[in-house]
Amino acid sequence: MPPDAQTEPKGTKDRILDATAALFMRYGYTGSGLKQIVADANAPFGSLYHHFPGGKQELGVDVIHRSGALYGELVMGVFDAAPDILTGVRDCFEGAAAVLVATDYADACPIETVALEVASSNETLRLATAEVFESWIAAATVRFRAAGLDEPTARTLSISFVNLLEGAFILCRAARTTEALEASGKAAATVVEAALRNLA
Amino acid sequence: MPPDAQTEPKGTKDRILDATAALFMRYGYTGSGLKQIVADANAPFGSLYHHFPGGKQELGVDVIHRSGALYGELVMGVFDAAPDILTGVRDCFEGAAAVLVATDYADACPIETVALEVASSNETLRLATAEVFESWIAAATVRFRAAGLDEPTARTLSISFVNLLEGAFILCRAARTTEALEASGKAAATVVEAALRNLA
DNA sequence: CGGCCACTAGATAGATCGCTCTAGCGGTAG
DNA sequence: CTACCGCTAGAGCGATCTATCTAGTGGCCG
Repeated sequence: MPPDAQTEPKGTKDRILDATAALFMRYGYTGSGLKQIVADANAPFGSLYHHFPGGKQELGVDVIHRSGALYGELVMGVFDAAPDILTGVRDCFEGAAAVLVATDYADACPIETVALEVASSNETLRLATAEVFESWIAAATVRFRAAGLDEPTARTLSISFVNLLEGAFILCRAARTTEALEASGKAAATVVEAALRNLA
Repeated sequence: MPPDAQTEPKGTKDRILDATAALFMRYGYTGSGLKQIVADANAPFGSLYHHFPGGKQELGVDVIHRSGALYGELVMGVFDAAPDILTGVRDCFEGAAAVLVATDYADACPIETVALEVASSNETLRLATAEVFESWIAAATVRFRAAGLDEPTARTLSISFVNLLEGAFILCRAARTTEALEASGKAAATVVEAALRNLA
């Protein structure tokens, strides 16, 4: 594909994926109707089942993987741009808070609402969300290992990082405040500092 | 009503509230149909709109407040039963993990799925969830203050505690593992220890 | 007893759900 | 040209959603 591919008009399939991702973030899986998806995507209904013969579930799996990978890269990009790992952690929470405010508390984690909805009702989608979370944990673990921490510590730290982010999103969106993200940011910094101090 | 009312067979309204709470936990707000609620509650459909004239939304508000208060008391009960606050924090995460395993990863937080679903779609329900979270934070803040911490530190710690719990629930239910709750428990213990150390 | 009220009971309306179906368009190959 | 195929286009199906409506029941009070 050419390097300026993103300036060309997007195909129907991509528009459907984008629209679904946006709706999932705000209204979840059950709350997003196929009719509204194709309307938002400016796509005919028939195209949906042409590109996703498996219906809503197949579309859901694709969106979970796509949005999950994208969001993971976004967060890890912030991580890697920082001069040190502690600053990187702090920047992630600050950046998340900024996005939340800018989008009127709509754009948080692209898959957390869906993950909770399907955890006890749809095994296929549950697995997809589990894979995404695991990929994020793995990506973060690599960073913490690079900072000199051993594998189990790095993994535990990575999981706590994700937990603090996801949990804060819930409280922030409910209260329409960034207070929870700020608290999580401080907590994350504290646990990372403690782990680094144990190195010395 | 007699003092032993809770041993008598529950009324229709209570059965509806209980059934709805159970369904909300597993399938969320949108995923729980009124037909299934009355079926699970062994209640006639007409009774639902007699006891909750405001329909699904009024039922939702009541369930959020009721389940929220109940769960807050449950967690704070674990907190208070511990010899010290650090043990109390650890016990909460261990207890949550035990419940999760015992219920096949279904019973986590009674309102988190609903909170995410309604955050951008139903202002009335969003406010109800925000009130519940705030009541939990306030209850935890009282405990941390009692341990000698100042108000802002106690509040930040309380929010982080809730964040770590809620975030871990997402990952645990997605992965069907208690690993995330264990990581959150360690992180919570670390931040509480750090705060207490700053006292001395 | 008759009248009232809280509650039970469920049929049904009207909208929306996910999904299937057929028809048609536009570019390419033979 | 015709034949084909990927894709667009949307009508319409049965099921299910929330909500309303009427009717019936049982206990309490005058």
